[in-house]
Amino acid sequence: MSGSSAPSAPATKAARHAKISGILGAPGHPVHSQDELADRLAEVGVRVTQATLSRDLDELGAVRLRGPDGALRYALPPEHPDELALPPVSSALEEAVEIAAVLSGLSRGAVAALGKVAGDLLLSAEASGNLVVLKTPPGAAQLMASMIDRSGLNSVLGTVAGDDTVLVVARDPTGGDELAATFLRLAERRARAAAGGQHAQSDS
Amino acid sequence: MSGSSAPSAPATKAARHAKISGILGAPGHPVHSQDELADRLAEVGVRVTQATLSRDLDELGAVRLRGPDGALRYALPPEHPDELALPPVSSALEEAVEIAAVLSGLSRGAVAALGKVAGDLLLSAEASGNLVVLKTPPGAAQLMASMIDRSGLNSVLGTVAGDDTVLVVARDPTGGDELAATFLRLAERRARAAAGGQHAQSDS
DNA sequence: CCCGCCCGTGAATGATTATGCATCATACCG
DNA sequence: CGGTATGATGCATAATCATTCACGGGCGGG
Repeated sequence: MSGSSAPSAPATKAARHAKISGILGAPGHPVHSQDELADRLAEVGVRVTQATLSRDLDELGAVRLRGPDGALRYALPPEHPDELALPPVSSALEEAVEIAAVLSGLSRGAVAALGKVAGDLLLSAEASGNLVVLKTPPGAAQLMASMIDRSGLNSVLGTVAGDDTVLVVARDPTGGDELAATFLRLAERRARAAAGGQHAQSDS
Repeated sequence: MSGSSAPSAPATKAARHAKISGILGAPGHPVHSQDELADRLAEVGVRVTQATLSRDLDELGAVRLRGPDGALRYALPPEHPDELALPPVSSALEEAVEIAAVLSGLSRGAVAALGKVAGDLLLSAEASGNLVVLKTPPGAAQLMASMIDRSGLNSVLGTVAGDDTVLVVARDPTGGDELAATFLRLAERRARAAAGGQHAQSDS
């Protein structure tokens, strides 16, 4: 309680920083805001305001990120192997792959499936002449090309995929633009659909 | 030109995330606030509000920290290519991003780097229509393609690389020859920033 | 063909953080 | 020893962000 516990540490900035590091590094009791941190420090005899903590956290290089519990919290940079794991994002890609796998044999819903994966994987689509260049996240080009092939779009002559780029050859010598537009439309329309109907909880 | 060129990327969350990753990953243009990011995205045709960006940055795991310039900025955590396959740094959006970057004259370094690499890796460059086929030593095609992507040459629509061959698609349906010549020039005169000889309109 | 569910988004707003300014303590110097 | 420079801090407030609310659109089921 209040009373008089002799301070075990000097009321210096350095000492406070050390305590902050300790608190942030200690698992099981995440700090969600600077005010909360102020309270915690008060418990160990250090009384400062939020403004000071804002500066302290700045100087310590602390960052605010979303923890596993879904709440925001403060964490220190990779000097404390404790926490600070980055909640990567999403399995959106994985899910897309999953969908692709499931539908790999189909031919009828192939276009629909293409739309679904496109929603997650298609980053851009541009044309030149009879060619369309599609950009995807790294590593997803092969999948994308595969999906296009299976879709059986007869306006597509064929595809070639690298790591993050798919080259689509249109049948019509001047059909590049139109085909590119088709892909974009497909991606946008299906994007919401994929999120809407499918197993929810894609990203985050 | 300009006016209202058709969007090259779908208006999907995935595509937007990719662009954001590219913007945050691009050096020289630190993003200091979500509003600023909104402006930046608007420049490449994506218009969303701060609220949406708050959610996006959350989902991307971006953090706000103080940069070398002393100002706060957003940054993406180093992705672990291990189990994560997402849009960390896709050269895809580099395209769009570069457009904005070029407006401030930034990608010169990348072009110069391309020239340097080309000097060692480019064995031949031939064109046909809007295509350019580049030959490299075995295994170097991916690197070469990557460098081209990063160079931000806006006369390049995209690249697809195999093991020792890179297929480059020119934006101009008849620009293959010119583009091939550009690559050859770059390879021969590495030092020279033969940045494709294009100066973007510097107004914004 | 209609209905309800769900996602993505914008607008508005509450929550949280960053910072200008003034104060106070301490170190420094002549 | 008085004066001044430097750093730290609180206070108040602007700046910025996260979240709630409501809506529109698309899909799957009946």
